[in-house]
Amino acid sequence: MSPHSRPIVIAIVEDHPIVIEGLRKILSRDLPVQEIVEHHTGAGFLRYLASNKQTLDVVLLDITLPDANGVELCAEIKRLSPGTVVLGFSNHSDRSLVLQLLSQGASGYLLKNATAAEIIQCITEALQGQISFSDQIKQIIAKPSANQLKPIPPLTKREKQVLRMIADEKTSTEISEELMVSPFTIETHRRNLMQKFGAKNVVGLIKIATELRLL
Amino acid sequence: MSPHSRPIVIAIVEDHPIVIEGLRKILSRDLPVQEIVEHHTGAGFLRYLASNKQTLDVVLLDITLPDANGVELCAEIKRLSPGTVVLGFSNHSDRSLVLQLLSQGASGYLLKNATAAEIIQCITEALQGQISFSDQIKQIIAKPSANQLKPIPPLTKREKQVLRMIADEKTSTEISEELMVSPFTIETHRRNLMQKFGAKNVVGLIKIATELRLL
DNA sequence: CAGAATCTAATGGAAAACCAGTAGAAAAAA
DNA sequence: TTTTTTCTACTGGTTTTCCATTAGATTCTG
Repeated sequence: MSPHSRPIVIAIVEDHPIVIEGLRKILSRDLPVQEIVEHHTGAGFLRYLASNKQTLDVVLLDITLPDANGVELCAEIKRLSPGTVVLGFSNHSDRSLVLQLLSQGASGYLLKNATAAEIIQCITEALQGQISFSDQIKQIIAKPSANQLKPIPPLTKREKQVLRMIADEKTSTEISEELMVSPFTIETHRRNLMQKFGAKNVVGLIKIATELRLL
Repeated sequence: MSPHSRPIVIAIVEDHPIVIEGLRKILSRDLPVQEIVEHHTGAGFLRYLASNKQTLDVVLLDITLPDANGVELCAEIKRLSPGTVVLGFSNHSDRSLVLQLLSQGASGYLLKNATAAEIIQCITEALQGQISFSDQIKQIIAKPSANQLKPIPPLTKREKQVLRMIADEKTSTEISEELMVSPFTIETHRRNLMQKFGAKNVVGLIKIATELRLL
């Protein structure tokens, strides 16, 4: 498993041609690579992986592919080929996303703005069995800054429904009529929502819900 | 001005090392380049431009730099060096953003997922004096989907300031105290803002402002 | 089935937002 | 220097949101 024991095989799963070119250059220059495989879709890569489990050492996995969810794809890769090292690779510096990916068996995470040195180091460390991150990600993991620490509060079905209607600029009365319940009920939902989100008023509610992509 | 009259000088203003590597490779392979300059910050590039207006043919400008607003940077570039062709280059496929950039003198716009061929074609066409886009952007420009058509209402300085404070969950009274004016004044600003945005209440205000990236 | 979670509803009151209009002072643009 | 825009401020409202708390009914789950 040592990175110098034999030339390594790397897969790039990524749909940005420029990024692929850049990675190819850096990897072939600074690592003892035997082969660099590239795939532009999750589905295509999984097909490839099925018949190449034995030989593939590392995957650089863009977690925002057009055809697949990165986290699920990672899980699938590790299920098919537990020996392959998966490194997340994306623009999103989302703490929870990184942790989700790790929980699915990834060995690390690189931001796309990482330097060549960071990428090489990350791959090398991951091949040695370590968990490894690019510098910015290290900071985000270590020091969870305010806006990244907030866990997604668990909302009930009704609350999600009401939240969406609030976001549609409806008043509590309008919502209550549409849902055929008392306006008091909606007021209660509204307050519970704000409490769960830690918002001071609707403005905070909408902002946070937007951030968490709940709308 | 013909692209084949002489080797061209290209600047890449971009902070992702991998993307820079990829671009360098593609550009030097497929275009008659004399020189590829790279800058990682808007400020640094402007300093370079000041003493190299004459020679610089094209700028590939990442509009999401850490230190600068892409649209304003574009305007500044065209002011300093009207002869330099500016091409926007980013992940954002925002119709209004593209149009804003064009209105500031840009000659085109490329998405980062563009192929090598698209990039080369775009640069070539732009050098010939045309406006040019990568394929996905062409579609977005041509077929403005509902949510991308709304024009940015012109806000006054004070209105922007108040809008930001509303988005910070502050009440009119709090804002009025902070700005040392009457709460009535803030109420008026608030109403004018909603009117300009065509919003029914603050919720709409915040949603639209978020969409338009005014926060 | 029993306990937990969710949805429902209410009281009663305070604060904030929203509405329509008016209008003077200050600053910016023509 | 006019003209226009922006910022300011007010009257006198109505509507809506926000707060604290309680509690029955229903639905889900161990």
